[in-house]
Amino acid sequence: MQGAEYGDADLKKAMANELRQRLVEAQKEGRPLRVYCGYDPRTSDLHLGHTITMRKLRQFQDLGHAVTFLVGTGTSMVGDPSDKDKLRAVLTKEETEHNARTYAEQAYHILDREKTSIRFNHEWLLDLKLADLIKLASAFTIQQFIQRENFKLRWEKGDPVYLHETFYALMQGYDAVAMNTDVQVGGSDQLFNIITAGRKLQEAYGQRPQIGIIMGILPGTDGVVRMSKSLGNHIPILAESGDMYGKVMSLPDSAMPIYFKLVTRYTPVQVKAVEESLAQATRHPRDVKMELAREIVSIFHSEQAAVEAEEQFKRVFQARQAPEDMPEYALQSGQTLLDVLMAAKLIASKSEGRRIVEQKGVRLDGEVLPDAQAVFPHIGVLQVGKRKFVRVKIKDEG
RNA sequence: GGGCGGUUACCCAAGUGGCCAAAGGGGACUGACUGUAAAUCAGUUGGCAAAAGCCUUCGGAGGUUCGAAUCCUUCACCGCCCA
Repeated sequence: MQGAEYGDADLKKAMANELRQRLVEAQKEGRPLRVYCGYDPRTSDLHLGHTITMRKLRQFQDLGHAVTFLVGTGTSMVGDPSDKDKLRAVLTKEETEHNARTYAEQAYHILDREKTSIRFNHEWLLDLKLADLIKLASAFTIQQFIQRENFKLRWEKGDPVYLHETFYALMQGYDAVAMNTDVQVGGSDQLFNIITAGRKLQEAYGQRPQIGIIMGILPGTDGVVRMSKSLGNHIPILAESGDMYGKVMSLPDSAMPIYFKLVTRYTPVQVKAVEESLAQATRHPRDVKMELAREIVSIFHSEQAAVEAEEQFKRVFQARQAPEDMPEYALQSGQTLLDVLMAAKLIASKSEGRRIVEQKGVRLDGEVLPDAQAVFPHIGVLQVGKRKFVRVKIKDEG
């Protein structure tokens, strides 16, 4: 179970045992295991952090089990109230279904399209009656919830803990009941929802409790805090190849091992080899990171795209040359440098433009341009900072 | 229902009449350096302006004052505690 992370050796052992047993049973019954993982449809795009559980699902698929990609259309109504600045996005059915399709498309970079069934948990959650809810709730004590670390911390800090946040676990637990699942995969933040809520409710409904497979959490591009779109440290699955490559390269060295472990297709043996080469400094960390970036781009784009992204990266950041493709801007006569920067959308305001020019951040064909106010000198490649390039041309040309 | 507190720039957060376009941190941006868009170091971080300066911003509206993020009135939203 590469990448599994229970934070508790006993639990890990228990889960491994149960999984083994369940596999034997299922084989006797001649059925595949029912495996699922849920995804919140409120954010529009998935990122590398989501792919960890998908990769695990994929392994089950490859072994012939029945995998469900569950879209949390019902649970998303509760959501995580820690995003207070966001409006309660009440998504229409059309919007959620649209998101779900987009999701699935993104997920198929990892999952096998033919073998994945997509379900929406509003199908069963929104039909629950009050009496059902009471039954669900009666399987738990307030104490169990107060014990949870994230509630506990907030409680102690005097921060609010909303009643409906407790529903989230119940709803997620009921998913397992509704689908009568054998295995649920999730991140370690889902430990309670999977192990406590899911298993308890299944027992309450006379089902065999599911086995939880708890995966490690991927840190974001800062290398420390978990990857999340709202923290802005994410690498979207849909990022274009050059951007994806660059984002991986911007990871701190310390994050490389966990990325190899959780995101790549490498086997445990290969991961170990990489870790050792880093620990013993037998390979240059930059080369290792480039290998990582290449692998990740290959997963979501292609080998070809990865090679191209790497060439581009070398060219722009190592050799400090202009990229081959860049946007173009048609120069109009009499425009100052500031006008051009503004019109080509390289800066957000003129003040910002002045500042950057003062800081020697603007170059034309490699020469620093010192005066924001001067008339634009000649056509060529205009560069702002290290990453922004525009080819400035005469108006009618091309 | 009662008591108390809060709403400040991209985010967190200080500021309780003038020295406030507003401390500090994070993030972001620029430069130097290099192994890279990492790390480190330096700088920048509301808008307009060449500049002096002007304008907009401290939840909304109104008021007091020569002068308000700071005081008053009112509205909205949020939170904690007690019941």
